[in-house]
Amino acid sequence: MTDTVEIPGTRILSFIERIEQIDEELKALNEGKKDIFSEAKGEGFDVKVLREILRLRKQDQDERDEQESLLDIYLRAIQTAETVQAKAA
Amino acid sequence: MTDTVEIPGTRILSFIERIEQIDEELKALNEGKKDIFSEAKGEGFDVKVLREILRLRKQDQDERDEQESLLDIYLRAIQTAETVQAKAA
Amino acid sequence: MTDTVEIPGTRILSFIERIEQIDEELKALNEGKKDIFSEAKGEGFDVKVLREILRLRKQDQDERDEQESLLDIYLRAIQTAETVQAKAA
Amino acid sequence: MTDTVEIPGTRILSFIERIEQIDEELKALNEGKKDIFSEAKGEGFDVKVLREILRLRKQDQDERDEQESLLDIYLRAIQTAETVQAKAA
DNA sequence: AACGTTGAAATAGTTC
DNA sequence: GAACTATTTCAACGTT
Repeated sequence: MTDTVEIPGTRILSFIERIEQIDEELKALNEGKKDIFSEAKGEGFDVKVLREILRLRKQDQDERDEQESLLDIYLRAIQTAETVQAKAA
Repeated sequence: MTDTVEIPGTRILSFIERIEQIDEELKALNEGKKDIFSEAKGEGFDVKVLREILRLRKQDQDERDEQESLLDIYLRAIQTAETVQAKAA
Repeated sequence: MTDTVEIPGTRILSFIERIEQIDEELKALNEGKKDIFSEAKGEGFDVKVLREILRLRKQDQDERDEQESLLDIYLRAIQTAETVQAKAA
Repeated sequence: MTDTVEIPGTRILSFIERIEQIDEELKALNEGKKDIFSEAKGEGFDVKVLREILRLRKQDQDERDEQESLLDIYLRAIQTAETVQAKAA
């Protein structure tokens, strides 16, 4: 009789706990990242530069999907604009 | 071939240069701040204490602003109430 | 000419790749979360409410952690007091 | 008599107010920046990409001073490492 | 699907 | 040069 009330509760709890499980794993991974950066820093590497490299490589990756990034388009556009300005000067 | 040639480079460049202009002014102002602190330090004042004073005065100001926004909320609430009453009448 | 050739590229690359590996796992987990929410939604549950529950449980957990750290502080304080007493004796 | 007490107070206040004046100008400039980004966004430009361009141009500027950035050095190092790995494969 | 809002991550600046 | 603070940036979320 009361199944229609009870069961959803366990179902909800199941979703909640699955999410919480994932959140814990996310947290652990993020701490792992921190540790790696700390380790690199401890060996004298510049963490900010490492982050920059990661960003660049990620961009390259994204571009392979989209053929051409917005950044490229914008850069080419202002390149053209600057050239025009230079000639006019 | 592509639409990308349509991107108005001069417009982008204009935004970029306006921001860079502001950034330079920000930089100049921040150097001005440093100079003032140096000057104060040179006259024997404790820079850390000066910063604390600034922080406190800023807090006071923020609280005053906060109060005002609360006031706004109340005033608006009254305004709404009056409008409702007017319609009901 | 420059010292730059000395930079251990393989070491840098190792750090970079370890981070990228973690980033991929993070991405996968986040997609997993989305899937779970979608699944819940598909069964008629209100995702917004689920998020709220997660938020509340996280708050409770944080408060419990907070309490524990307070406990740590007290315990350490007692520890210190005992050490001082021991030396005085 | 009390000059040695009084005068520093006005002197301190002078420093405080000069700083606060600058802080206001900083705030105004920062709001100006926000407005420009909003304006650009309103015209359909991607603010994040604009930020990226600003970052790149700033980097270029910095590099002109330092001849070669750490980023370049690291990139060359991992380039070498990757080449070695590729050959070994 | 654009918008502002929020909360977390990163950066810069300051202090010790 | 390491930790802490404050500001800035970024991504996710809900809203319209």
